[in-house]
Amino acid sequence: MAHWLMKSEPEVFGIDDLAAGPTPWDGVRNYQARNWMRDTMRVGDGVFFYHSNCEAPGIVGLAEVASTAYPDPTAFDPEDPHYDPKSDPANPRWYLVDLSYSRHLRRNITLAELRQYADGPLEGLALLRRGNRLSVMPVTPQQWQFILALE
DNA sequence: GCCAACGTTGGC
DNA sequence: GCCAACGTTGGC
Repeated sequence: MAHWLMKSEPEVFGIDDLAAGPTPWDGVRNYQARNWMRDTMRVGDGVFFYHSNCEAPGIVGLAEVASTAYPDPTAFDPEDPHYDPKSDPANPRWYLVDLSYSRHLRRNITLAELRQYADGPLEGLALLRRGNRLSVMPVTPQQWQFILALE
């Protein structure tokens, strides 16, 4: 079972929105993020749900991968802000998985706090790399356990 | 709101 | 295939 961290802007789609029901994680337009969703994610994988671009960025909840990958329908919809005319339904460029809510963390484990361990237990965590912009990234089992224990 | 870092695009 | 220009991300 693999583990992941996925970012979302709380003003667009936050943990409370996720709690309302399983959600197609559409709109990802980054190849590396896509590859992980399409090629590596499996149903039941654990996900840290991270709030970005907000007052206190950090991990606020847990989610689960709820489907294998399938083509992102928003790429085919000219009315959608994530429309990509280069994604051909016969050969889709963008994929997504469904995410389901597991629970809120009892507190926000902030980016600032995680950074304290950047040279220790969380060394190599993509989130902590300078200039990181990935919205979907892997978390090792050791990192997963360590972060959960901070709660 | 600022701006550094990054990925993508497109001219050549 | 290079690389400058551009748009986006996301912390602060």
